[in-house]
Amino acid sequence: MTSRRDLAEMLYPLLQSLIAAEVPVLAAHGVSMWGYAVLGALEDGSVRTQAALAEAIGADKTRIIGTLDKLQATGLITRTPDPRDRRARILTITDEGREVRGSVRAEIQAHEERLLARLPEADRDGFLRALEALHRLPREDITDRSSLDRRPAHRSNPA
Amino acid sequence: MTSRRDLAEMLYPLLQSLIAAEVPVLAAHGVSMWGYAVLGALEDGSVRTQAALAEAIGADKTRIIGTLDKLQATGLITRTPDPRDRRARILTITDEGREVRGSVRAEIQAHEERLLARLPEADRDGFLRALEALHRLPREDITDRSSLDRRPAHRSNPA
DNA sequence: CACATTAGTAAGCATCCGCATATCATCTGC
DNA sequence: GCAGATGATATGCGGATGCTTACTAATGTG
Repeated sequence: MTSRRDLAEMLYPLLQSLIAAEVPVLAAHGVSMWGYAVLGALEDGSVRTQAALAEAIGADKTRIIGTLDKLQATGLITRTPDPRDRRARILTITDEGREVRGSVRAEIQAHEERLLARLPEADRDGFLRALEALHRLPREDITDRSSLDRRPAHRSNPA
Repeated sequence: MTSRRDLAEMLYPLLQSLIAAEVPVLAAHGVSMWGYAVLGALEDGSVRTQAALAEAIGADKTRIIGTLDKLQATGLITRTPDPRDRRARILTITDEGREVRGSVRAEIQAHEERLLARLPEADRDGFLRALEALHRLPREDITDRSSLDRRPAHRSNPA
């Protein structure tokens, strides 16, 4: 058994192709890939500071500054000093930012839906559920070779 | 509907984590990521020349040369001029190459199995089937926005 | 035989990435 | 109030990537 291909071997070209499809959409709306990721992280409000943002989107905190500068200059986000800790900058997505994010997202997901429509429904549903479950896993759970903990990736049992 | 995340948003960190898990294994066996991909492409014998190889693994043909040099120097592949077209080099994986490829692959897939074991079986099966189907699609089918053709990704109906 | 084409190779360039370092302002603990 | 830690920022290094150009050897075409 296990005569299948490695996951990365299949995921890599898939991701490449998806990104290639996204790039023109992003360019048409004047945002970069990182910019789009930033808007996404800010949209749900779970991220406030830049350090938290970098952590959330898996980017280097020194590398997102230019992205934030541009987003701010375009009026898609605001960066205001935290009155409680004036070292930190509170990041907020503006209405225009939400609008851009929504437009890009709609186009990207419409494209993805057309792609997913080519899969059998059962596989498609399983694919999305599995992907979401894997996405929720902390990075170390995937990276570490000592997967001694066999907690299911779905329905995590807290505590 | 479609309140889900973008595919790339979920695939990107997943791939990053998988690669991070693979790197130590590859290093332990003295092959690079591209080297491993080359061995994989050569293993099934569908690729003979360097140009075909570059095409197969989605790499630049000028960039794989160093990889091939190293694989050849390590004795994992052979590069012999094609007697019928002495411009071309016939690539062959050696027994030792097969062995290294097999070892690395076993380790990587064992790790992947442990990861996939955390998913519900139905989702896992659908995930793998969908991934394989998407992997079989030609790149343009994913990239192009004009997905006028709605052929299912599974059971392709040839002509 | 002259010409265009192709496979492999080498080299250069612009970009991006992760990582490390340094600076400055600010906060926190003692 | 001072020392140490922290957030944001700027900068530079090394590595990898995609893209382009150029050169060679060999093939094929007229």
